[in-house]
Amino acid sequence: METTRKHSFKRDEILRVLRSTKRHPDAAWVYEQLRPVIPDLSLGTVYRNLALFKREGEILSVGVFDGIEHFDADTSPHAHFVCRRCGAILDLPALTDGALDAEASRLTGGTAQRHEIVFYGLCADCKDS
Amino acid sequence: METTRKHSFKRDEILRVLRSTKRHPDAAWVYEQLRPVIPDLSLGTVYRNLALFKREGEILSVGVFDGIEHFDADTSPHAHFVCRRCGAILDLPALTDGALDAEASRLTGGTAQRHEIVFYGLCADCKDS
DNA sequence: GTGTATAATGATAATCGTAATCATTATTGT
DNA sequence: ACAATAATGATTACGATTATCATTATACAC
Repeated sequence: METTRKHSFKRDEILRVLRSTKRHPDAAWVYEQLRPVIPDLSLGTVYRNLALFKREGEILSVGVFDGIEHFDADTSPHAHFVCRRCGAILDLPALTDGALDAEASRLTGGTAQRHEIVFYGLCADCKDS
Repeated sequence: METTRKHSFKRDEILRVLRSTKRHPDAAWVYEQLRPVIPDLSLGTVYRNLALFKREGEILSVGVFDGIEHFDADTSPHAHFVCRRCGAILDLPALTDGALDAEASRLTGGTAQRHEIVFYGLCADCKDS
């Protein structure tokens, strides 16, 4: 039996922080943002709610870079660019048509629910240094 | 000063195993494959050489799924499909034209060196069960 | 072949992001 | 208020990966 979700102010705040940034936060960053405002926040709660949001589709995982998972509250279709030098994660437009998941489903015989496109390289700031 | 690489039979074997499979191995799998043949192989050596191959571009990282990094010795452009249920990683054709990195470079002002496209869903075996 | 320099390895311990545990607190509905 | 239980804080546990270091293997000069 699935459990009923109760309201939680801390959870609301975590989601609000996730939605308030153009960055692609990890657990520690979310925690640092909220600690001044919510002194009795636990890092475990951040991890718990990130896992919940991800499971429920309220946020997406961009991927694990250098051992750290990064999230994105913008679930609309778009691609990402990861700088190998400074680690910045930038947004890109979708770049591909919406039929790509259907194409992948047809090719594999399975069901593709979504896809993630990640470019690796040097960002504008890092490419000449 | 960059160091000169010396020949190593164990390194050769690790690369041979990586190239011999259609799977997308992680460190533990490579280790298990070679242990019967090379009893005195260390898991640390596998990790060391995977990192070396990746750094030198001889293999690619497909990504970290469920906390485990998976590699691919096939460096030609193609996409991947990851089954959420059984964890299988399947190959797909390129699906996009080769101009995508140039496009990402132009949009960001940086230099995109490569990209990775990963579909998430249920594979043919898992989708009805 | 012997010797020297040093890259590569095995064994082990350390790291560190994340998940599990459990007693306590907060929320919901009566 | 009260009972039921979801959510949290504090802490510990976990597990993949990386670092350490003494030992071994490779390359190369002589």
